[in-house]
Amino acid sequence: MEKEITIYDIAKELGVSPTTVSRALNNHPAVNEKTKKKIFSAALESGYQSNVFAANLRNKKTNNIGVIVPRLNSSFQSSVLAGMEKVANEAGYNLIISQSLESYHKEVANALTMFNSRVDGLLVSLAGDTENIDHFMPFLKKGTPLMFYDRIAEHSNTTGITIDNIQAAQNATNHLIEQGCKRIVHVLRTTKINVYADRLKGYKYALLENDIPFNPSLVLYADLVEDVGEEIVNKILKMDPLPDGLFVSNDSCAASCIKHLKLAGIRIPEDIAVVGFNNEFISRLVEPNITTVNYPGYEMGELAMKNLINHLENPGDRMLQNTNKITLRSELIVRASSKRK
Amino acid sequence: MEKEITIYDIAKELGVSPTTVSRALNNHPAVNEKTKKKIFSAALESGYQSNVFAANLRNKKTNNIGVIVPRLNSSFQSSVLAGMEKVANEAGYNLIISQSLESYHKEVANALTMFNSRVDGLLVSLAGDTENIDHFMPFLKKGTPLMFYDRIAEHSNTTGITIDNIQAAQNATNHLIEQGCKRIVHVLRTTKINVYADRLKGYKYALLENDIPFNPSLVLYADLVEDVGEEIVNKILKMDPLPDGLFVSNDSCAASCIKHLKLAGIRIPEDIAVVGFNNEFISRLVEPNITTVNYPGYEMGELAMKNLINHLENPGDRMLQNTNKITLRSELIVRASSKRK
DNA sequence: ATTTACATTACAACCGATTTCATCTATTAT
DNA sequence: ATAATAGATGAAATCGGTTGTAATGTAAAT
Repeated sequence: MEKEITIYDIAKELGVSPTTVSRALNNHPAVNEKTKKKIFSAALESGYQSNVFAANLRNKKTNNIGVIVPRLNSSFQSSVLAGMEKVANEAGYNLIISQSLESYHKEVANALTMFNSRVDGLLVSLAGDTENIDHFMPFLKKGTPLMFYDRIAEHSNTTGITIDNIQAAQNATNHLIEQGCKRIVHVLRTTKINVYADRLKGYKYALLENDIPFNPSLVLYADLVEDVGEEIVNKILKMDPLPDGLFVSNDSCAASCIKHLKLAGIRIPEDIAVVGFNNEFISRLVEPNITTVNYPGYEMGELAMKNLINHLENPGDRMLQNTNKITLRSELIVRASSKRK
Repeated sequence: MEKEITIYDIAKELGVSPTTVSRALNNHPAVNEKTKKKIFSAALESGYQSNVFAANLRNKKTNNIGVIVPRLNSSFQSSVLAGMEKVANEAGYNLIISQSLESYHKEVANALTMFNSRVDGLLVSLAGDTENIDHFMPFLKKGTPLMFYDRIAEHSNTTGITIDNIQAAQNATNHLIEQGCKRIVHVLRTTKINVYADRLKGYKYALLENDIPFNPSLVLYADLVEDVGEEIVNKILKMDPLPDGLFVSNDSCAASCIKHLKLAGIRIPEDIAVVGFNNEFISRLVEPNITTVNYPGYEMGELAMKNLINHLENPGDRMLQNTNKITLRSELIVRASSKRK
């Protein structure tokens, strides 16, 4: 390829020093306006492109922000990412994204890669089987801003951003109870993840409030992948008596359950009333439309990124250090799958 | 923060030269095995972290691969990204992702950012209103591998990877005709994008094959966003006579159409048989299940990334230069939404 | 005319890894 | 014994911006 143009070339061409060129291009106040103009137009004309490597080497920052997600191809996660990308892009940061595929080991590897790539900040939604967050310690030790979202590390005095999953689940369950449900099945992934653990709590609180005894056999654990409905419905059909309510921690999965319940001749919501979670697009398409908890993923992404960048650019304020948890509002959206009138 | 450890520190500690440390850490054959061992353990012990900036500056590469997608939060695109991430990660590359939000201007800005970030390679799926690809010229001029996927730039002698959209649409349309459809509506986004232009062609070819005259008023243009079904169905309901087939370029949108058609009392597939596109998860959840074209997004992502990386690591072979188009297999999946027995 | 103040600009030392070329030692061939 | 070769290591230049400090120039003040 052709040789690249450097500030030295421009300096030589104009008979000034590289220092002045560098300062001019960075809009340093100590450079005469006329000189700046001259330098800018020379740079433009020559097709000069700043060498980020050299700048990074001096400045010790990359303008890259890392994100580790459980999976890229998830309705919720991709909304979050979209929100993050928008904010980062507007602020002049690049997004480096990697996925843990719900595996602790991959997450550890990803964290290491991110660390070695020297991202300026890191946003993480934890993998399904992550039990400790030691692999993020290097970031904390080094002072790199680190923030968790959705699936956060509790009891770790790191900053996390979530919705109030307990309250949301409690509302959802209460709603089912109001509709006359007495035997409510709750489907979740694993209590290892705060998100699900909290929802289970909320479910229990609602039962308690309504003097319904908690029955552990009504709590089902399943990978909330899209096709898991059949397996769940099979378990439900074996219950005697049949439950009359179903609260699934994810709309896609709820949709899949509804499909298989209907195949089994069960009427929704008359026989079993169903509530999902996330307010995914799918909740408005299947029949009946699914009652769900609106989880503002896009907004969460925006907010998380705004906070991180704010922290990067105002290292003075100890916001991130002092804030332990940011909670977003969420609300129950009642639709046909649970409304018994 | 504490001072970082450099190869100079290690060199001093062990009484060797930085040269040897650098070579050892890079597993250079000219370094004695014993020396290597010594250096490796000293590096490990001291918590040495290679400074990528310095290495990048010398090597003139970042190990970052850029991806520009129309939207992150799309079922298809996030699958593609998942495939790309997996391959890139395994090969030791990072993914820098940005979204054009279907806007030509944002795409231009993103391309510039990617260029300035000096990504080693770039993968692009074009925005909806992109009409030329001049903004990618700097990459070509510089010799940075560039590859389009799904929404490719035709007639541009750049490399692109797609499915055979013409054939797929032709098969889909033929299938509807076989089911007895005579008045088939086709819904697409815009013929500016190769993907949709090709599908329209395939639709026309199938009609031609079956001696059905092409009726332009049966072609509907719409943003294929998720909630657009109502608008489309309203147009369909105004047609007289009513169409008996519907071929939508996207499952989410097809699902939304089915919902509103059913609300209008139209039976699927008896009154109108429906075919979608992409084989999204949703196609298996709504009722009736949607006949669709299986578009292997994940595999496309894998393949695109494999090709790009292969090119990066074997600059010798002129594969990318010489290959103009890679075509993936896709097939029609017949389900209840179109099967009339 | 001389001093003081301020605005511009330049020098040179970084940042940390890589690599060319030279050097030195130990081994093998003549 | 001497030359030739291979093996291992090091000195120093390089990649291209950035920045503390010194130097220069100019205008205002005395």
